[in-house]
Amino acid sequence: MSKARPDPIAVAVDNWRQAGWGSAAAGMALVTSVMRVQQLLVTQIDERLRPYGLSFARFEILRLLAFSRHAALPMGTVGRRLQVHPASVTSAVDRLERDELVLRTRSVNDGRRVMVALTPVGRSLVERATVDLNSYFESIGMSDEQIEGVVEALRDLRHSAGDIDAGESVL
Amino acid sequence: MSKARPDPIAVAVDNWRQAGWGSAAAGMALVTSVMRVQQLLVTQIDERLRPYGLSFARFEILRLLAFSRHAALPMGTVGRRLQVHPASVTSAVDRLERDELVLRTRSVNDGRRVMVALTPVGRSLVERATVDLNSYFESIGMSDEQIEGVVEALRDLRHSAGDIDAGESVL
DNA sequence: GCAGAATAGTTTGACTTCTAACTATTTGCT
DNA sequence: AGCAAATAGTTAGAAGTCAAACTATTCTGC
Repeated sequence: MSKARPDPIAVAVDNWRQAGWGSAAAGMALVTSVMRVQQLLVTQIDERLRPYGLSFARFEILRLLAFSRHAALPMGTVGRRLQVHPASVTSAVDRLERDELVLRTRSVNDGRRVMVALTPVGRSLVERATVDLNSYFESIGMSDEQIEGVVEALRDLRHSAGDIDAGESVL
Repeated sequence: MSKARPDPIAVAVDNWRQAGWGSAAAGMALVTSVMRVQQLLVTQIDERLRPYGLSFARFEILRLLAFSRHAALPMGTVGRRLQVHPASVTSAVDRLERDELVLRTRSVNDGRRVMVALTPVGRSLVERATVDLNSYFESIGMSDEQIEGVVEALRDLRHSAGDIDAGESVL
C-alpha cells in the first residue's frame, strides 16, 4: 500500500497554527479550499468542453444568449449578468466572433451599445455542449443536500462581500 | 428604496429549471457559486497584497518558502505543495526573482533540480504581508462553524475528484 | 557501460482575468 | 444650445493559468 499523501490544505492549516496564527486558520482554509475546488471544477469542465472548441467562460456567454428572448444582448448586460469585467467580455466575444458563433452589431437605439447575437452555428453548438455539461453537473460528486448547504453558505459570503442583496435561497 | 438586484445565480437556476434541466440545477449552482466566490476572494486578497507588490499566487510561494526549514525548496516541490502547474511556478518565480524576493540555484545533488530560496528582502516582505492577510482571514464574513462546514464539504469534493485521500478533517 | 525511460524545469502559445486609460456616444443640467 | 458628466465598449499591458513540446539530467535494467 502506498504512503498516504497529506492533504496540502490540512498541512497549511497545521503550519498556520504552529506559526501562532490559529485565529486566521479557518479563514485561510476556506480561501485555499475554494481556490482549489474552483481549479478542479474549471479543469473538469474545460475537459468536457474542449471537443466543442469552447472554454467555460465562452460557453457561459453562449448559454446566456441562448436564454435571452432574441438570442442577443448588449455587451454590458452580458458582463453584468455573468459578473465579469467589460474587458473580459470584449476578449471572449472576440474569440466567439472569430469562430463565427456570435455576431456583433451596433445598437440602432444607442450608438454606444454593441449587441452580441448568437448565430445558428453558435446555437447548435451551445445546445449540444449543454447536454454534455448537464450530465457533468448531475454527477458532480456531492449529494443535492450537501450542495444546497454549500451554495447557501457561499451565498452568505457573496452577500457579506456586497455582491448581492440579502434574500431567499438560491436553490 | 431602490429596486432589488436579482441574484445572478438564482436567476441562472430558474433558467435551468425552466429549460427542463432541473436535475442539473444543483450542480450548476455549486459550480457558479464556487466560481463567483473565488473571484471575490481573489479580488479582496489582491487588493490587500497590492501595497506589497504581490499577488496571491506569488504570496503563497513566499509563504511556503518561509515555512520551509532552510527557506528554500525545489521548484517541483513548490508546484506539488501549492497544486499548481510547473509552468505556472516558473512564471511566478520569474517575477519573484525579477523583484529580488527569491533566488534560483541549481541543486548540487541533482542537476535537474532548481532550488528556490527566499532572500532577506523576500522574507521581510512576506512576514509583513502575512500580518495583513491574517487580519483579512479573521474577518472573512462567515462564522468558524460555517467555515468548517463548507471546508469539509469542499474536502469531500476534492476527494471525489481524486485530489486527496479520504481522511480526517482539515480544521 | 549504455540506451531508453523517467524526472525536472523551461519555453511557446493560447486563454482569461483585471487595471488603467482611451474613444465614442448619450444624458442631464443650465 | 452647449457643455460636462455619465455610460459603453475597446485597447494596451500585466499576470496567472494550462497544454504541448522541448532540453537537460538522472535512474534503471540489461
